[in-house]
Amino acid sequence: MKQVRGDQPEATVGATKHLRGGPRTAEMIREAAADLFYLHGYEATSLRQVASQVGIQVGSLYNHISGKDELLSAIMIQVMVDLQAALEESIADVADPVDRLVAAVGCHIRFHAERRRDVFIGNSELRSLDAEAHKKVVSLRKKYEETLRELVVAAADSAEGDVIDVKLQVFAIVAIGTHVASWYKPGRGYPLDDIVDTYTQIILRQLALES
Amino acid sequence: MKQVRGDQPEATVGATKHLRGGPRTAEMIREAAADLFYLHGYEATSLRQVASQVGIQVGSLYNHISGKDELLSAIMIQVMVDLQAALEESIADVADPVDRLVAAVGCHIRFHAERRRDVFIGNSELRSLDAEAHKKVVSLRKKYEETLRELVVAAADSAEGDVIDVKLQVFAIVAIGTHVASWYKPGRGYPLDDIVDTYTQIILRQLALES
Amino acid sequence: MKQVRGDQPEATVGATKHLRGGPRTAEMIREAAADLFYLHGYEATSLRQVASQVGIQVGSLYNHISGKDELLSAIMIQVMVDLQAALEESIADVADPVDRLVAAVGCHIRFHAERRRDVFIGNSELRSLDAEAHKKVVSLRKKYEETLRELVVAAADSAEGDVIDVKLQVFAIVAIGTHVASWYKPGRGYPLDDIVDTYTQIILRQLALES
Amino acid sequence: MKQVRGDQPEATVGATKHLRGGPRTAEMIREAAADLFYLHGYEATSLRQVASQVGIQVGSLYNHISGKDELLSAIMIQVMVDLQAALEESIADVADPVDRLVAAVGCHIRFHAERRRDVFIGNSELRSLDAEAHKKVVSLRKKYEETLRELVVAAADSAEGDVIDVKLQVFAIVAIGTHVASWYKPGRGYPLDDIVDTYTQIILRQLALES
DNA sequence: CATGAATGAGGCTTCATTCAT
DNA sequence: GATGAATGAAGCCTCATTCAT
Repeated sequence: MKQVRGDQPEATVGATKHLRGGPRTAEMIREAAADLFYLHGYEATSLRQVASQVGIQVGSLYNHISGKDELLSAIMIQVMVDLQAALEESIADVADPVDRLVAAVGCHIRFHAERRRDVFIGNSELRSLDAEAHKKVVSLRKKYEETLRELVVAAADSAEGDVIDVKLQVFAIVAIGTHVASWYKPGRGYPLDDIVDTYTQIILRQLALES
Repeated sequence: MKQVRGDQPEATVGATKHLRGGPRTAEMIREAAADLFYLHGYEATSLRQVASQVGIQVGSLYNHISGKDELLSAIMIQVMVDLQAALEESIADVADPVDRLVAAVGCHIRFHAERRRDVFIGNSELRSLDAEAHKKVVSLRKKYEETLRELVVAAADSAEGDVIDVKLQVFAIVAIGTHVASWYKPGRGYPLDDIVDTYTQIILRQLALES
Repeated sequence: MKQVRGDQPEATVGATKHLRGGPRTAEMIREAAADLFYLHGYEATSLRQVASQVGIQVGSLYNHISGKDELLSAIMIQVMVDLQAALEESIADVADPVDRLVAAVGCHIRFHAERRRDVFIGNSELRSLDAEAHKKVVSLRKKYEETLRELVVAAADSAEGDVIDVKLQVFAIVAIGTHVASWYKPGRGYPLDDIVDTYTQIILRQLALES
Repeated sequence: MKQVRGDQPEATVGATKHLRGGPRTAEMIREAAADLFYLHGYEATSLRQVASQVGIQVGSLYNHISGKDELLSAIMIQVMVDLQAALEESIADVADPVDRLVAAVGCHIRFHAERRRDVFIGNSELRSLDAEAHKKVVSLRKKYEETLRELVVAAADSAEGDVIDVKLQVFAIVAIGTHVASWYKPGRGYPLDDIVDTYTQIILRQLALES
């Protein structure tokens, strides 16, 4: 099983020296914002905190971003785009429907564990999005669920599984991902591979697909 | 299966005339706060909004509450106390371990659907709690999960089920409840009984307990 | 030398049981207010604190007083009236001009020590008085200083003392009283009689009246 | 006798146009605050008043100060530091013990007259200080009194004066300064030099040091 | 690009006071 | 007389945002 992407360092907060950030300042701002949104929530995070984390003054932020809400929508859209891409990549070279589902579930769990910061923000801050970004994110989530639905149906069809209710069962998969994102800490508790294995097995059982 | 409790009306916001509130004002405040926390989040909700919903002035709130945080912790502690009580009541008169699990899961899903507002707040606003309430809520959640763990193990033991990993499987049950609370709307989509039935079946399958 | 008046208990704050205060409630309120004004100042004292000290609710205060400012002006006027009365009584039966001054100074110091709470309020809160009470208090203070001036002049005249400047020398006497009120604590440090003796001697020296 | 420092203009209140405050805004805020604390007291002064006096919005204050209490403690600590420095400078080049005391008393009175605003605040608002600043100010006052004590004792020793009680006599000197600060108005009543001369003479008499 | 300062809106909370019960 | 609840003004402070330098 391959890595979804290099694991994120845990969000750590503390002022940072600013050394002529150059063109990477925008990226640093986005990272700092994500760390803080993860720790305290969007509403409870002030741009002062973001700026201080990056090592610049509040006013300077506006040389790189258009406003606080842009920071949030960028994070939330990006994580959904990445999630969809990871899902598609994970099944790209797999032919057997059950194997495709297994690959997809593995990717799903793994992504939620490794990108827990962004995924957590994505699941917590929908309310804080402006109308346009909200629409975009909701449509990306629908698309993701639709992809999962197709994989579930195909796997069940091909291997005499039994789908009780596709939508609710896909919801269960989604829910498990979200939940993992809320408690997984690398290096503490279960190794990620074990989590993936266990949940894959459980999800197959939900579809009566395991021996 | 009996009702967990009378279903909540959907949160609706709009000013209300206040006529000699009498001793029920405190309750109205708590309800208004819960509605608003549910809709916009704790941090994004102002006491102005709460007061206006109740039909009083902001300052008057302080005749009934000690501060904004008290509103949140009251809701979050109460919902966990109620959830634990509902769980225990649901299994009180059931003897067979599998039946007990079925009863518990039914109660779990039903509670999360019917009390979705408070449950949703309880799952979203942990970060906003003051230290003391945070500790209390976390301990109540641990206790709830522990109860579920015992039910899962007992059911599997008694009926030749197969527990892959208790903790992760209880997490899956918890996750499903949380997720239901985030999308269920009474009268729209699935009837609650169907949701309960489907998820009960799925959860039994996770334990290899269904034929 | 006789006592100016029974010594006040130190201001102590802490809720008190309210037992049908009867007609003495008004007095309790005034005492509580004086204690609190002394400890925290007029502006920093809330009527809630006063009420709680008395053991009643804020609203109930208004059955006994007309408002917060009345509490202050009552204290400030009363203390000046009492001070003037004490001064006059102290010299009533004394004939020799120097003895009269000695009696007056003794009374002055003693009063400022024993009534330090009210005297301190009187010296700190002039600014907080409403116009009418302010005028009244200022006129009482002028009268008191005028009385002292007469005593000083008479003493110096009768005993070949030397007044450098009546007004400034009376100011010095007043200043010493005020200062004593700010630090004297009964039972700690100097016995009051010693303080009185020392300052009497000093004040006589200021007038070149001591051998 | 040299001037302690250029005399302060009387506190005058009235809105001022604010044009590109530049780096002097912080200083203007401190001045405005001192003027208002002097006139109405710390508790009775609102930051609205301070801001309006400076000609900026309330929120803008926080670009220059950390909070209301900082304004007070800055004033109160500064005045004690300046007072101690003035005292030490006044005696730096004087050898004879009696001359040293005369210089010190002159400086003491003069400082209290010229810096009456800050000195008055320093004597009225001890209660309003936060714990840390309170400790600092109290220790500075102790040090000042200790310096005076040494000067008094040395003068009496060197010239056959008679100290009745050092502590109480130093208190009398302090009290006179405080009192002067409460009534002196430049240009009205006594010229400052006369006040200084009279009180110097009086204080020497207290120590039996004058012919 | 970064900065420091200004803004104006809004946040939570406390207060003195009123008044029906 | 006492009470509890309501009021409206005001308090301190924080925030996102703007903009001249």
